[in-house]
Formats: sequence, structure tokens, C-alpha cells
Amino acid sequence: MENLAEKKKAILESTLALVKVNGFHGTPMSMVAKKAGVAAGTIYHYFESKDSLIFELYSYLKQQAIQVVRESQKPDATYQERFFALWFAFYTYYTSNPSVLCFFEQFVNSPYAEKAKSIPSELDELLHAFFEEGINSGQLRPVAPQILSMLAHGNAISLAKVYGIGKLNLATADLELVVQILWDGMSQKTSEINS
Amino acid sequence: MENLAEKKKAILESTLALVKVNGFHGTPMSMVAKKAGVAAGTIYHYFESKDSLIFELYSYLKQQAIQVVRESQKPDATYQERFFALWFAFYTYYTSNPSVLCFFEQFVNSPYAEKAKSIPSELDELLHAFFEEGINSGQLRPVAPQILSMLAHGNAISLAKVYGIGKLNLATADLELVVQILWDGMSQKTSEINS
DNA sequence: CTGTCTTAATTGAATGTTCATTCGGGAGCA
DNA sequence: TGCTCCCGAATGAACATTCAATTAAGACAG
Repeated sequence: MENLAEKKKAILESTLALVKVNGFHGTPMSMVAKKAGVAAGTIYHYFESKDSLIFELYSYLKQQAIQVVRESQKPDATYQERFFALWFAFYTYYTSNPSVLCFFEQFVNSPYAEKAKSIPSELDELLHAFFEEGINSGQLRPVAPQILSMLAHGNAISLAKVYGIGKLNLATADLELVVQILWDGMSQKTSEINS
Repeated sequence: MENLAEKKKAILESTLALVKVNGFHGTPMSMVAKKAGVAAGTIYHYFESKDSLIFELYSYLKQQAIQVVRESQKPDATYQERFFALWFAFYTYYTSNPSVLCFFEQFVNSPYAEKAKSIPSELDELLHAFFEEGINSGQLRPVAPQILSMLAHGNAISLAKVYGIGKLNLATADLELVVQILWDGMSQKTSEINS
């Protein structure tokens, strides 16, 4: 599972790159094959169909994202530090892999997502637990963890998209400020002061 | 412009509905025609191609969104009140028109968006001005309006998606709290207290 | 009001292309 | 001999788009 056959990996990566440029549609198997340096038929040795290729790419990337999140967490850091690290992990992952962001966004807003919804997502559970911890330890406002998780993740995605547009220069200071905004909004401390 | 021919409108609305269910691809012209109650050829009387149908649908919906934003703004309300109203306008628009949200998200993450990027967006300008006002009047933190706008809009979208998943019951109180989180994070007041 | 002419709207079968998928076979290996 | 991996031409279905033909809608003269 970890060490995917070279060919299979090449097919996945090619698909990813092509979907960013040509879209979900507009990416024929023949093109994937060419880019991956294999014959069209070979793809069907590794994947049942185009659909299942898309699905596998999705879980392949999601696994990667989980890895990124995991690596960002230092167990001896404070909760707030881990919160910031989590946000930056997402932001960095998406900005340095724009095709991943693009693919995810296309996927979750397509009918494919419906079919994948049933599968419980390890990433969601991970985030859920993280935000639950923040609430239980009294550092985050008592909102459903699912909501907090969506807001934080969505926030990082939003900013990654701003970066992607490229019209704006995002200095590190800007990023810090945006996470700060997010943290300030979600933190219990702010809630108490403002009320 | 306002009173589009019935047929044309029917074609646009049918496309919207079908894209939500079948995706951007997976929605052949023949299907659009059938749903709209016209012949395939008729579509080409109103639209140059499938692509231009998609583009026109995009600006048609964007115009609608602008309308929604405009109507949410009462000139005699305080800035914070207008901020909340803006957020709720987006949230309500997206939750009561899930196919619009779905279409927008598919569109902006597809290669189509690249081609539409050049056109200056009235909606963006509107939001830009709104957030600039908040910054200039010292109520919002001094961050690029483009960023604030993206964060606020993205936040509303994130929550609309949570709603769309349907796993969670979102009471009005939850919504209030989420906007509050957003406002608290972006407001200058919070910034001063926390520093 | 009626008939004639003009233009716009509409149709849906026919066209040609694109593309996912198949399959018969070849190469390397045990 | 059997097995896995791989090839790429061939197949057939799906689809965007075209177009010749049909109908509706005005416009204007008598």
C-alpha cells in the first residue's frame, strides 16, 4: 500500500496534474496514459475504470493530507501552538500543491462526492478529535467540532486560493494575522471578553 | 437583460439543476434540452456553444448574488449590523439554492474560471468596498480587503456546506455564534484587547 | 380582415468526433 | 506452462453541433 508500483503512482500523479489544467472532464484516459508514459490499456490493469481512478486518487491524496497534518503536531506544544501549526500545515500543503487543492475542490463539489460520503473519513475524525480537545479544555468556544473543523479548514483553503490567484503578495505577517483572526474568533477567551 | 426570454431562462435553470445532480460533465445538451422542454437545436439559437451556456449561467447567477447582497444592506444600520446581514444573506442564498453553491464551486475550480478571470467582477468590487469601509472606519483589522472578503465569503460557504451535508442540525443560535466568531476575529476591538 | 411576404423561432434527425473501454497478443519470469 | 505486466489498435457508445425543413409572428398593402 505504501510503496505503490511506479507505474500506478505515475498514473495517479499524471491524472492530478491534468485535472488541474483540463478539468475533470477534458482529461481523456489517452492523455493520462501519454503523460504517465504508459499505454492506455495499462491504466486498466491498475484501475477498474476512469471513475475508480478518480476515487483512488482522492483517497491517495487524502492519505497524504493526513500525513501532513500528523507531522505538523508536536505533542509537547501548547494547544494554541498546535492550532497554528495545523493551520499552517494545511495552508502550506495547498499552496505548494495547487493541483491538489484544485482536485479536492472539484471532487467534493461533484456527484462523485455523494458516493464517497458513506466512507468514514480518517481526516475528518482526526480534525474532529483535535477540536473536541480544544473545547473540552476550555480553550475553544463550545461549538460543534464539525463546524469548527470546517471553519478552520475552509479558512486555510480560502487563503490558499487568494495566494493562488496571485494578485496579492502574501507576506508571512499577513498569514500570521489571518490565523490570529481565526484563533481570536474561535477562542473562548475572546468570547468572555467581548460579552 | 432583465426579462430574458422564457425559453432562455428555462435552459439556464435546467442546466443549473442538472449540473448539481450529474456534474458539469455528465450533463449532455440533449438532457438540458429535454428538461427545458425544447429541442436540442433550440439551445443553439440562444447560446453559441455549451461553453458559452456555462459562462452565461455563471454571470446570470452572479448577477443574482449581487442582487441578494444589495438587498441585505440597510443604509441606516450600523456597520456591524450590515456585516451580519451580509453574512446571513450569503448563507441563506446558498442554503436555499444548493445548486447555485454547487455550480459556483465547480465553476471556480475548473479551467473555465481561468477564462472568466479577466472580466472584472462587480461582486468582488462590492465586497471590496464594504470591507474597505470597515477598515477605514477603524472597525476591522487592517488586512487587505480582498483577504477579509474572501474569509467572510468562504466562511459563509463553509457553513452552508455543513448545512448541505445535513448530518448536523444548525439552529439559529449556531449561526449567530459562527458569524460572531467571524466578527470577533476580524474586529479591531478584539485585536486591541488581545494584544 | 385577408392574403402575401419577411424574418425569427423551433425542430429533431444526421454528422462527425471524441473517448472510455476491450482484447488479442507479446515480453519477461518462475 | 502459467502468470503478471504491458501494449496500442479496434470497437462502439455518447455527445456537441449542424442544418434543411417547419411553424409562428409580425408587417404592410389592398
